[in-house]
Amino acid sequence: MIRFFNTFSGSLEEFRPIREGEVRLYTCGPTVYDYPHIGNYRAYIFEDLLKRFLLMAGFKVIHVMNITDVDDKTIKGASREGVSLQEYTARYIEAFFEDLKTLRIMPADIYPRATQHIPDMVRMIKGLLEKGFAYYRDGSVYFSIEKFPAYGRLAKINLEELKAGARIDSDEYEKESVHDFALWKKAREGEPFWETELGAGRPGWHIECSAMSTRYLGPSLDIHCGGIDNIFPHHENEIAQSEAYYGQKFVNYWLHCHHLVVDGEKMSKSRGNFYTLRDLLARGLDPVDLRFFLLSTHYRKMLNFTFDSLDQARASRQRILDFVYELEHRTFGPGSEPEIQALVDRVLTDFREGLSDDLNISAALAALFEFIREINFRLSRDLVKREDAGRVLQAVHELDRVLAILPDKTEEALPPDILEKIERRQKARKEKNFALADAIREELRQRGIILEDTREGVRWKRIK
RNA sequence: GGCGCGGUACCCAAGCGGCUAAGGGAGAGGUCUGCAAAACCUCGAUUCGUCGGUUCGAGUCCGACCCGCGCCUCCA
Repeated sequence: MIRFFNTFSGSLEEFRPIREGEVRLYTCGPTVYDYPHIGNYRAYIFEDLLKRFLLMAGFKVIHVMNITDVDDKTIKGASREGVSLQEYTARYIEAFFEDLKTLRIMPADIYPRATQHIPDMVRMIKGLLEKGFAYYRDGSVYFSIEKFPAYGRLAKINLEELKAGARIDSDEYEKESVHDFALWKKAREGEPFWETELGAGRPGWHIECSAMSTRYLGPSLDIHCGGIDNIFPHHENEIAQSEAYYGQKFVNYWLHCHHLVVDGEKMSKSRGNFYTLRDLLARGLDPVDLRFFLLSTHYRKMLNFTFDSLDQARASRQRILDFVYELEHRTFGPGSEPEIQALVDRVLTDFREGLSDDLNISAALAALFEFIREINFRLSRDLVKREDAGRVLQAVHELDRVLAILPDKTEEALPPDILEKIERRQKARKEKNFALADAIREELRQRGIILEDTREGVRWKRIK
């Protein structure tokens, strides 16, 4: 049984998709006004884990992730640089896709862009006006939350309290109630706008997601994800718009990922603890280590990023990599041991069961590490045979469909002159010319290559 | 003020009513080795922020308190 914590109900629920064997997944994507920071990627990696797990569990997954390419920030950015909105956002969209690849995040099936779905938004806004959920004010259209009594259920906020805590709103737009939100913003001097039946203007942020999610996934989705900060008001507003328009349940399972903080504090540029993926890559960090770090803490728990904790994650991942390396490079005697098959079966089961329990990655990884220890113990006593080794490797690769942390097959080879030096050193060692051997080892170390003499021969590693 | 999260070994982190409190990192000891490095093995909490309570039995439920953090405004 698969269970997820549903923000809407505030409890763990058994997961059952609307259509058997198929999951319609919507995840809030980036607003492309800047390079995403590592906190953004925590959310995307959580969603990647979710998706890969669903795929492993045998579901077909239809995944839509929006790209917000028009909003206050993108408009401001473009105008600051004196370039078109499109020109401005194109650079960040490209960077975003590059980063996804770098972090081995599986691509979504569709990446709808707000600017390419204006008609869908207009259609919804018109419908909301007709049904009385929205009103015009000074050329803009607002959603009236009073007309939607269920407003606040996701975020567990009640309207009375909202009103009581309301302060003078600094929004330049006029509206009936401070908490009503804009569906359509009237065109303003110097800002991009679309000529539509609603008048000249541009969409509000929330309607973008409602229009694009339902456009591709239908009025009811199985899972909708985002960071916890999206719960209110963004997701609350999405529910209001979508359910008011379609008259049916918008989302069955709301999954929200907690924040990443840096050195125990919220990331911010002013605090100087703000990192983009590119910042970290520039420091020589292996992006897959970052992936593993972001992956290895439960998604509903606040994650504290420090360079020390990243280093711990790197070491932890290395244990898995060393294990695979050993299995791939050692020579085994023929045959198999029944015990190994039992261990293989167990790790596969326990790993999946761990993830089935609201993506309990700690439990899943514990199963993997326990497996590694059991097999290593047997390796150290030559109790693993050729067929066993194959099965063990296959199992680890199966789990890596979800983790995606094993090295690429196309690991870059060493240049010939270095290979030649390694050989020369081996020869020197055989001849007990250790002075030469050590000199070569030191020389290669200077060049960033570490040599290790193992029972099975020389192993080399690059140092970052 | 309102809503919410967390406090488990030196660090990270599962467990959320009942077997010896997972797992990883660091550390210590050992195996291997020309040396080194790496790898591997073994060992590390009579105890779960504090104080009360419920229970045959509590990190696990209830209450109070103490710390740390987040959201309530754009935000993953």
